[in-house]
Amino acid sequence: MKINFIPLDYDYKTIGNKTYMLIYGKTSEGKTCCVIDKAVNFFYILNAENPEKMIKNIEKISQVKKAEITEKNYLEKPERAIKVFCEYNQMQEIARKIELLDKNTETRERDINQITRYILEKKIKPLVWYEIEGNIISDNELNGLANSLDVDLVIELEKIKELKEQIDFKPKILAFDIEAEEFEIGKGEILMISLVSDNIKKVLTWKYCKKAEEYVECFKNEAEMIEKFADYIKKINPDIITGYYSDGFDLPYLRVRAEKNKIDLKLGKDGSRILFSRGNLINARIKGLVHIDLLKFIETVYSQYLQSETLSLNEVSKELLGESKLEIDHNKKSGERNEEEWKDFFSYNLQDSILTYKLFQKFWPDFLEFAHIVQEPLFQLTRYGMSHLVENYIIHNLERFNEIAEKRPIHEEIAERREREKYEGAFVLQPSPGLYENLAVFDFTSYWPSIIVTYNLSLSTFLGEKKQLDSFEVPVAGKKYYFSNKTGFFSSMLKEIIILRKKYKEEYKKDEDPIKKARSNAYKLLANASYGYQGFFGARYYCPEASASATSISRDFTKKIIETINKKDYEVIYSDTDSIAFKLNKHTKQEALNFLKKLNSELPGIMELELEDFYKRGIWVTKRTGEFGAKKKYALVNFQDKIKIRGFETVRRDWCFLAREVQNNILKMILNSGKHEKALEYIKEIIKKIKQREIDKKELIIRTQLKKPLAEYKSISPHVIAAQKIKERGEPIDIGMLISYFIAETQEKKKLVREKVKLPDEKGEYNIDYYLNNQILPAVENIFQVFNINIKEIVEGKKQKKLGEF
DNA sequence: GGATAGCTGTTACC
DNA sequence: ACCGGTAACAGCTATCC
Repeated sequence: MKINFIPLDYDYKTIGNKTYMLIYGKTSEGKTCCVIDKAVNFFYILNAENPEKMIKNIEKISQVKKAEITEKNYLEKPERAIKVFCEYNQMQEIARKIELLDKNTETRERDINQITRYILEKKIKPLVWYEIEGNIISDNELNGLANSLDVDLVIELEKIKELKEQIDFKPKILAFDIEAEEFEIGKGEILMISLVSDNIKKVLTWKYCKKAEEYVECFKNEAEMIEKFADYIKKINPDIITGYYSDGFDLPYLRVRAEKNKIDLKLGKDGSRILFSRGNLINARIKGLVHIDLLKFIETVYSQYLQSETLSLNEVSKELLGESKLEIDHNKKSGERNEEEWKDFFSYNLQDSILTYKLFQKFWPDFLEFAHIVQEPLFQLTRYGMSHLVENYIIHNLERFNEIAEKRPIHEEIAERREREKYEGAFVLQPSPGLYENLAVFDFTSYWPSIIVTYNLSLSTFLGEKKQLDSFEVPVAGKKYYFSNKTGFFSSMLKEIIILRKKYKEEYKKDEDPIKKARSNAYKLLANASYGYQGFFGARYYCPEASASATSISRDFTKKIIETINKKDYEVIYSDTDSIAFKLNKHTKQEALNFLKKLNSELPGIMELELEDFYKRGIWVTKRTGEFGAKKKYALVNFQDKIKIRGFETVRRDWCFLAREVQNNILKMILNSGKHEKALEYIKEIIKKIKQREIDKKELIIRTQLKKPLAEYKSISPHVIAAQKIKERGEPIDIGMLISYFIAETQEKKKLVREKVKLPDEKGEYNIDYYLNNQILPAVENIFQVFNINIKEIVEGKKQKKLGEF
């Protein structure tokens, strides 16, 4: 039979002694389908002294299916490699035996997992439509496999062809969220579970059942509720199940409670349980049903574009959907809630799933495009960090270069790499503090990728520290690194990525299709991460020499451009890595643009400078100590009156809201008018209010993230004390939490700030001295210093003046 | 016991 | 541990006299 099929999830099983792939997906008629195919697996042997002879010995090893010589490249060099075919589960043992045959040989690609290998070889890529021909598998074939799978159709693959006309695919989504009595995994009962899918909104519960809303379904106990939850999943039969931090909370919690209630929670389409990975970062996999935890993907791919100060469901929803979580009192135990409060609790629980569902829809184009570009299945893809995304992109594109993949570093290598000294990074120009008018900012487009491409910087093109034929040198830290003139695959791929990014960005400009935006964005992220990837200890294509060369070249370029700009009677004020801010002086904007063109005509390769914007005004301040200008701190206003603030306390979440707000207002006043008088009146007013205790405590809460376990802190800072206090109350403390506190007045004179820490709901008055001298004044004094105004003297100084008068 | 250099820790910029 | 280095800054800690 012939069907149109789109793969969603990949699995493999050993039946008899053969490995079979199980590709779960959908047909164009909306049926769930599992395509069965024999798996492919092999690895390579390099450096064999006599490959022909060695093949004979390899073929004697039991379980080796076939060994052949292939002409491949390994790190650009031609190799006569031996390709050894075997079952995936035999591979490590066979590879070890082969290594014993000849100690000079090395194995490669035995660290490519079965799913990736299959996608590479059979080209059945995730989320791409195929026309598939094959036979329906009968119940008595393959150990009754077909019978054990909970899908509409099980087909053994015979022929496959990518559909020329791809069909729009909208997966069926089920979002869910649980509420439990206790925060600690499995400690308390699960009180309710909400589910949201197309036309379905449900809250399942058992603890409180009086007069609930229509969407609430009540059961006699926790066990029945959990069972019904599993039933609903089966009945709704979604393609994807999604939650927010469901890897780390909802599913682990469900597992423990199911075990406690002696329920076998078999949600996998092959009848398997939820599979939890071991290790630090737990993930929860359900075979045949793609589980996506939105939080993980947002962290790696989206957080850099978000303004939100935390990645909580509430803040992310507010920013991306314009909707919030509902509010309830989390401190109450079940028994303490009245009817109204239970109702609120149910709608709170439902709202979480609604938000998760909507966020999923928002991110769907990104999932889809990353899957197409990186060619890895959704489950894996959504959990990858940036390095994995880059690396998998590379692996799935090596074939065009006939390259054998480099191996993943082993434990010792990683340890060694992590100990390497840092290489010198980018150049940052120390600004002269001041208020400047009429500025322009130029920056290099995709600076790191364009340097890597233009100068061919990568592991396979790195030739060492000695001059060689057809090479060029890069000076790094008193040494010279040589790279090949012949373009390597890393640079080639990166160049393609940059070109594709440009293409889809322009297409998106013409037609604002979210898919095009997602595609352009995926390429952009891959390009930007490729520089960091080469310096990352876990990378297959780790090459700190390439990274160090890239930064060395970057410093040269930036400094040279600065020099050229200054020579033309412009005046460079500031520069950080790839951007240069300068005064136009007597030049017009058009002249600056012409100048930009000229600069570009002299740049090599794909390197390019562009106008970031023209600015009406900009302010740079001194460092807190010393009279030098502070780097990475400035504020600009463009000719559309849009303000851009970088580095100032305004944008730092570990300062109290008042300090941030006041500084923000002052920067705005100064940038908009070019004068300080209004700002000075304003700050005097604020200071007066603080002294008269007219400030709401809410404005004075300081929030700092807890980045490691409490016990590991060598230095006990205020937020550690605050966290201890929370712990003493019996409330949960978790790494990554934002700890809120304020600094209070104390009875006795206490020296350390931490001795004055109080939690937001603790009784106590705010410490006037602290908020004045450690929050508000530090946030504004450097700004006034630009106008030669010493704000501290003005605040305290009136007394001094009076003293002086006598 | 106070001053302070240096360290730890967080958060930003690019 | 899960892409890199540069930088500002607070507040603690060790060390000095």
